[in-house]
Amino acid sequence: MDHSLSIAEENYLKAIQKLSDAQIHKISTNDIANMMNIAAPSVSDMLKKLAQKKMISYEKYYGVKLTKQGEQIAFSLIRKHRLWEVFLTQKLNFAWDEVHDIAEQLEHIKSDDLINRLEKFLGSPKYDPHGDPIPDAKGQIQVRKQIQLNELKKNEKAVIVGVKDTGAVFLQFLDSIQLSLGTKVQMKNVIEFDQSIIIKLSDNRELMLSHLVSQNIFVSPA
Amino acid sequence: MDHSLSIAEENYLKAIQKLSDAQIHKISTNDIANMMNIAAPSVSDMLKKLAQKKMISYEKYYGVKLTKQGEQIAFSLIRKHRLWEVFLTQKLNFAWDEVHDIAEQLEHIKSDDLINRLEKFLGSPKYDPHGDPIPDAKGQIQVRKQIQLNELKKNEKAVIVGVKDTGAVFLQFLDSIQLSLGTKVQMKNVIEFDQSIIIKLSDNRELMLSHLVSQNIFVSPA
DNA sequence: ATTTTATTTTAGGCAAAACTAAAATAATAT
DNA sequence: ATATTATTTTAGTTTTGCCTAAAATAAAAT
Repeated sequence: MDHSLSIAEENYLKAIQKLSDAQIHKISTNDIANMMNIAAPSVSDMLKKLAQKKMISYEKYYGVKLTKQGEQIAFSLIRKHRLWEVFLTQKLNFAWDEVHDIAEQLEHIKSDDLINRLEKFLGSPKYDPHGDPIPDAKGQIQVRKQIQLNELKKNEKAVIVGVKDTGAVFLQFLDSIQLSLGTKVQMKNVIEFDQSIIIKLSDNRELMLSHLVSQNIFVSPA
Repeated sequence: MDHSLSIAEENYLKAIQKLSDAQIHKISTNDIANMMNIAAPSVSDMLKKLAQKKMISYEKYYGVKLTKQGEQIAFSLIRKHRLWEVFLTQKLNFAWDEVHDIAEQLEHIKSDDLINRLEKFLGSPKYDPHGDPIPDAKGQIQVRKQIQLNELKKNEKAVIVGVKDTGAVFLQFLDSIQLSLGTKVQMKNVIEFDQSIIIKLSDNRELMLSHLVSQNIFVSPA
């Protein structure tokens, strides 16, 4: 009964999980095809297979949802991905914008023993280099109270704890303006015209950020 | 010109390399099929493909040999495999009989940057947990003067530096009689009847080993 | 309520990497 | 020198995971 999945199958589960996070409703074939950059018929094929393996519940034409089992596997992939990202940054000194592709490969290495030892070796970190929470061995995720930077009230202070967009372009932009996880910020102003914001940093520097940028930064009350 | 090979192709190159190490002559289709536990026609197919990619020189019916390029890739795979084995034992506390299968997966992760950083992180080790030498970034292998344990002359002293058979069964057997890399031994006697040997350890313990066992242990003069 | 548009599925193909059975070639033995 | 045996290759299938084109279904627009 060892439902060992192929790398392709695993990637579908991860994509469906990611979409479930962002949407309340069932996930459509096209959603998955767009996310994975493949053609819709390929997705239809795979959904049939994953339904047979009880990884998803699938009503033809009406979208899919992960089963308990499918969710379990998706979380274990996310766990592996994020732990490897911590390894790459903490131990091998990779920058936070360089780790995604390598972790994408490493997450498919099959060995529970390996990943549990890796976790211990890393000191059981709770968050990855982008501030995303790391599920524990049972798939449980620690949730943290966090809001988007643009949601701060005037003069409210907070700490940057995560980013929504984890693409290299956005991360390198944050590097260039010296914002990183742990940076303390204070909301100074929301520009009425286009919702740009002005924040103040601990070195008294003031910074103007577009609405889009501010939406992609997560903060926790300081 | 990025000749990125599939995992299957990489495994063929590794198998051919391993066979080249053990044989002087060209490698036959059957040799490869036996080593990889697959049918001969599958090998024939793949050899055609690898020849097209200039990874091997291949004369139909007369066996194969790695090209410079193919050898380069084979060595880089061996380098990755052995560095990951060091990581697993040194950092994650795996035993030397537990690392092979996981390293077999890790060796196919594609990133030169990753493996070079890993090497640095591990302190540029020269040997893996079984005493096999680790090729450097250019594919150069450090050769060490070593002989089989059974070749020691009477009363000669030496240190165990490697094993030929790296299977879990043999390694666990060595564990059970408390022989490991670094153990100092002295040859006491070669039994005429069946070439069994008697060695003396630093704690004065005397141990009798079969010819086959002694052939699978590499030593260097102390 | 029916037509138009968009989405999803089915049908049919392709490439990779394995397989078995049969044919071709080489090696060996008479 | 020819026949037998062993090895290797070719031919034809299978499975996985993708594709395009066409058909089926659902959603929307009139």
